[in-house]
Amino acid sequence: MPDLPSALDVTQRLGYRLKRAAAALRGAMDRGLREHGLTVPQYACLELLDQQPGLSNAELARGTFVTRQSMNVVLRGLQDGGLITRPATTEHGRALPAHLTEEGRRRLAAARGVVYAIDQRLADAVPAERLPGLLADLDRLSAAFDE
Amino acid sequence: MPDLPSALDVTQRLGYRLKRAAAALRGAMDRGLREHGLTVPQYACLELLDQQPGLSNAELARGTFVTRQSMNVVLRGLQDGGLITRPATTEHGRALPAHLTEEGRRRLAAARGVVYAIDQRLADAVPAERLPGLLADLDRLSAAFDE
DNA sequence: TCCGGCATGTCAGGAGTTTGACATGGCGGA
DNA sequence: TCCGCCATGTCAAACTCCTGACATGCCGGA
Repeated sequence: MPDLPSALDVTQRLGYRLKRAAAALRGAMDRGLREHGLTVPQYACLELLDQQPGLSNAELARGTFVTRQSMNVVLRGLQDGGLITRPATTEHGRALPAHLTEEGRRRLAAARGVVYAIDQRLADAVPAERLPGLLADLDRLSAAFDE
Repeated sequence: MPDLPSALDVTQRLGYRLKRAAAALRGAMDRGLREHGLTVPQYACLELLDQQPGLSNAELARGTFVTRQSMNVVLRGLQDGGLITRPATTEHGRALPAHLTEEGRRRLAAARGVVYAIDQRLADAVPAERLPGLLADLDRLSAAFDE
């Protein structure tokens, strides 16, 4: 594919660069987690539940940037696999708090290695002194569409 | 969802920030392009073909970060919609060069407005003097997994 | 010359995700 | 109190995308 050094080149736009970086990350995550029998949303779900036990389906969905419906499927899969538990009913409200099982904690611990390595590889790719600024800029991009 | 100011907080990791920013962008693109009856891959495909007419299926797939198979579906849709043309056969090799039709150029021109606005909104979200550095850092992240 | 490797386009199957819709359960103002 | 509003969990259907696989067509070294 020939280079096209135009001022209007799509590849010069911020959105394109962001998408490309995210695609690279997603690919690395998919490959790394497959060895542990987990998908990216499943891992994200486990990680969130480890840090904040008792999160509901909707809260997990927001935390992993998918819809409630998608997270529902993910939770069902994790539940069938015995990685999490969720009460069938609740006394107050409708939100069902999810918790990791012992097996869930084990699987999460096993998968963390590859994910941490990927994150470290990302961090190592940018000059150390630029990292805090990069994190702040990414936050600004995330908030750009919050109204 | 309560805050958790831990050093190991998932939300502090580079990968999480990147994913969140990309999710925000993807959502804005989806919403904006839906008004024009286009999906994100479809738009990306049209934009690439406008700048580099004659790209093949595989080249377009690499340029938009999807598989050849997915791009094949996208191209078929665009072809059925009369936005692009592709020869049924070729004299040399197997790659089939795709080109925009007049209608394709019109639809692309119409959709560009919202996409450019989104990109501008992104660019406006970061301090102007930081933008070049941010673009460079995103490139470094993309290249982090190229080996 | 020939053959192995490589890239391309395509088909089939399945997994994941989304949109749309509905019923249930708090919450707060009228 | 009551009723509208919002959030939640869930179902159904459609769509998108991926993995796996196969056949075709160049290109290189043996």
